[in-house]
Amino acid sequence: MKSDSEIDWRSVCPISSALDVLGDKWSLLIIRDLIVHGPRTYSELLKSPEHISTNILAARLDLLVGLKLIQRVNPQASQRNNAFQLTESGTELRPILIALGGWAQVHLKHFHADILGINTPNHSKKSTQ
Amino acid sequence: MKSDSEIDWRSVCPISSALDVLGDKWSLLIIRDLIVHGPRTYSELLKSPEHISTNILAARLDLLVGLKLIQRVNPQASQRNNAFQLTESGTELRPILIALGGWAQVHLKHFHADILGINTPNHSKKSTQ
DNA sequence: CCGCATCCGTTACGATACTG
DNA sequence: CAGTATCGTAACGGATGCGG
Repeated sequence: MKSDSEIDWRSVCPISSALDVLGDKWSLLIIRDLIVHGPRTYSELLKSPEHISTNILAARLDLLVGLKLIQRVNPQASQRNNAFQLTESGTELRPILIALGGWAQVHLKHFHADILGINTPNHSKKSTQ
Repeated sequence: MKSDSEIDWRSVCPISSALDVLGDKWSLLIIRDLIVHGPRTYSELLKSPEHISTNILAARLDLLVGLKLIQRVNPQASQRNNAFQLTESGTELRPILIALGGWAQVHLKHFHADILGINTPNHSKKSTQ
């Protein structure tokens, strides 16, 4: 019932507009999962260590689909086991997320001792999300 | 009374950690203003076209100061007319914000017709925030 | 005036239970 | 498995007040 992509754009500034879409606690994390793992189902996304709740995940997926940052792997098929993947728009956020992660490793480690460091091993598998 | 930088880190992932700090509607917008204009006072920040409210601005400034992304220009002086500026940590978000703006210009223009385009003039002054 | 703090209504989020 | 319904909590947003 909520397949609307109604965003209220706060201004014409591109940075502000990007944040109107992505400036919340979850959207970029979903995109991160799709960047790291490739296509992922609803239940796989739920298993990420940050523990998004089911209603929020469903709402964000709707929004990101509406904005064409992600899409179903098989648009015609049933929703069951039908993973989500990045569109080209979504994929192009990859360098930005990488940069954001690099920034955090350098500038947040003093406030978050356990943050994964630059040379922490196993950086692209399940245990290091 | 709220000078606490208590963040609850959702995971050890650097990207997630960056979003624990910056993943809200306002923090990166404040940082954008300081990148674009240089040092800015509380009331100048209030005048940005996205219209943050006073209590939210005060809370976010506290948080960003606590995380050392911004600081007062003159730490000893009174708060009156004492602008905020970026620290080095904050300044290093600049390329990320630029990239985010570039991404938005390309990938959101279909959803937000009025978004400032790449060759929109007057891109660094007051009227184009 | 400027830099907030407080109050309070509204909206977003979050956990859990439940349904097709 | 992929969500929706419900309901409590936290964040936001506007108005206003108050000290310096």
